[in-house]
Amino acid sequence: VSPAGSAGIRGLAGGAAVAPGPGQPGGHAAGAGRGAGALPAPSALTGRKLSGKAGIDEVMAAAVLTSLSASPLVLGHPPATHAPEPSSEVWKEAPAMSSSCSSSSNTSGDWSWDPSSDRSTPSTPSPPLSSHPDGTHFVFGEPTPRKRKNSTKVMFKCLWKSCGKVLSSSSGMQKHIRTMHLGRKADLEQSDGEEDFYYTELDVDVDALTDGLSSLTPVSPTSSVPPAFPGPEAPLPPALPILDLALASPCSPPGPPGRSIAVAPHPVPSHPRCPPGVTVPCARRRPRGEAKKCRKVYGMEHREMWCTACRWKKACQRFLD
DNA sequence: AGTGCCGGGGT
DNA sequence: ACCCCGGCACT
Repeated sequence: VSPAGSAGIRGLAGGAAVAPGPGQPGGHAAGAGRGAGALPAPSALTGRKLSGKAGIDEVMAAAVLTSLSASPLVLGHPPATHAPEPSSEVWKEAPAMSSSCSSSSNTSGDWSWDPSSDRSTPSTPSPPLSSHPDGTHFVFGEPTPRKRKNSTKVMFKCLWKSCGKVLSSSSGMQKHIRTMHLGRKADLEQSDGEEDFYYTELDVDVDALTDGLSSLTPVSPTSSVPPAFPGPEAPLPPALPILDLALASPCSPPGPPGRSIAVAPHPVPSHPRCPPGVTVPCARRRPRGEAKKCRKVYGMEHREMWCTACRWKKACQRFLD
């Protein structure tokens, strides 16, 4: 859009491209994967520096990206610039931690930059929610298509276990969650966005208010595949629950998990291959995820960098899908 | 053809 | 348990 924006993007791309020494013995096959995928130690500095200095750049890039198009691939960029390099440590250190978190934590690291970019889509009349024009769930990369029939109204439903309160404004919902469930002061106006995880946005068909739950899918039907959102070992759900909450299920919400383990109401490991309603396990094998696995990321050489599972030709446990 | 990984083997 | 690999499903 704007020259500044493209500059921001270029900056990011450059940052990613610099580190992997091309063909150097120690250089690792970073070229194979997403650019920064295999950045080893040296790039850690680069990444840090980048995210530090480029607070603005990143925001700009984010702004441009969001306004250009909100494809998941694009949204995946920011994490790719600095998230991957801890791979060698983080992956190893936290194999047991609910595994689904490991990849989504990439994105979680970036939630911080979001609130500041509230003017990312200038054309959108800013909704009550000040943090993000798209409401809650942009995080996982689905653009939440806003276009609907004229007779729909956006409501906000509390996803807290056995609450289900529905409010008409996101700010009200945030306040509700803050006070009711998070035990915070209502007047404390600082919202770290944590509340976002506990409510979802629904388009309520005004004409058919009676069918209640049936209209609870706030996102397009195509968005049922959250990119890189691994369900750990979750067996296929016999059928998809009503709520499409795969996007709203934070494996572990950022912030104090101390009080009340804020479990997502329904961790829905939606399966790409299984159409909703199929009760029979549709495939013997687990469908191939779109995540790049060790082999692809690190290449056949540098096999020693693969996770053990990959080395043993088992299901990759580093890049879960 | 390349990739992911199940199943089955060896140590 | 750890490690390897044939072979197949999938892209």
